[in-house]
Amino acid sequence: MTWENPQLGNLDKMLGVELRIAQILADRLFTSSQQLRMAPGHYTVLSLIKLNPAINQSKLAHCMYLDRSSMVPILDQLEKKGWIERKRPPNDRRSHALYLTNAGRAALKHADREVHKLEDSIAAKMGHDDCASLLALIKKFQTALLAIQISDTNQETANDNKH
Amino acid sequence: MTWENPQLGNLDKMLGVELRIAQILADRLFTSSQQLRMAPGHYTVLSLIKLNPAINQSKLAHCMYLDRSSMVPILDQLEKKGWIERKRPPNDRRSHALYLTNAGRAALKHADREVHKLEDSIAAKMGHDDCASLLALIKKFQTALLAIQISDTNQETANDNKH
DNA sequence: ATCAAACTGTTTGATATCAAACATAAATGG
DNA sequence: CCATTTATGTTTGATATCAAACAGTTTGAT
Repeated sequence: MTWENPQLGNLDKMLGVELRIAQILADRLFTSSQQLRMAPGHYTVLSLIKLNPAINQSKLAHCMYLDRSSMVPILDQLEKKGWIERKRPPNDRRSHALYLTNAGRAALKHADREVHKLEDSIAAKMGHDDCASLLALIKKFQTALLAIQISDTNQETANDNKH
Repeated sequence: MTWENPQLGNLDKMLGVELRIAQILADRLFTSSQQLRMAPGHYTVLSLIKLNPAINQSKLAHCMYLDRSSMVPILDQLEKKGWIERKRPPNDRRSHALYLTNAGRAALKHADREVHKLEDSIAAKMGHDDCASLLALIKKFQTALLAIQISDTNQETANDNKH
């Protein structure tokens, strides 16, 4: 008895499960683009540095909901590609102030065009209204998750609810 | 000049970016639950084996949009915990037919209760209608992504667009 | 002014995932 | 029947991420 299509039960009615699949597919589309020769996370990092020149690594990690230690290898790669620079500000010699190089600005500009093309493709398939609704609902979902996490005091000793 | 809140530009209007954040938060909430002493992916695997007894590893991976090699360590862990069994079916000695043990069924039942609690919390914060809309839109988004991937023939030699 | 606490980047060790290579087993075509 | 192809699970090597520990720096309290 070999079923063609596995049974999914309630799994495909669960937000967490479907969200994860959507993210896998989105990452796959981004990564498989021949133009976008960078990872989705790298695009976000370059954008954030452009928008916030001299931002440091911890703040960058915080923006992206990553651990600051996860930022290190990402920035190593971008630095090796010659797209960013780490500079030691004289007023705080602990931190690294991050800047785009000219090459980094060019790479980001090129990626921006491709990202907009992908977004247009998606909007064309889904419709602009549904895109906008989806975005608003994802944000509402994020807010709900954060609220639950914060109000989750039924666990021992008030865990640190950062962010 | 130290800004309090970094500029985000268009990033927080991009589905890919916001989707990723939502998934990080959802995983974090799941993982931080004291009751759910298993990873989100482990819950999905156990559910799928329960729904499809004797399913093999490749089909399981395919259901979850994972590579079949990624399934190996997951099942190793679940087997070590005594929650699943790999059996060699006599008719195909390549594959492993997967089954829940009694302990696995018990663990899944317990996790199911906790997952429903989490879902109820989310629905309480968002409202049932918005939850349903979000789910429907995520699926529409998945469909759009798959369609773009398939129609993405502007790349060389018709790459394999499986799934 | 000094000492403790907090912050910043990094390193290390763990887990998750992919892709490619591999071994065994099954299916298929001649 | 045999040879080639396909399917299945695993291993290996790479990248991504986290969490904890660490070192240097800054801040703050007294």
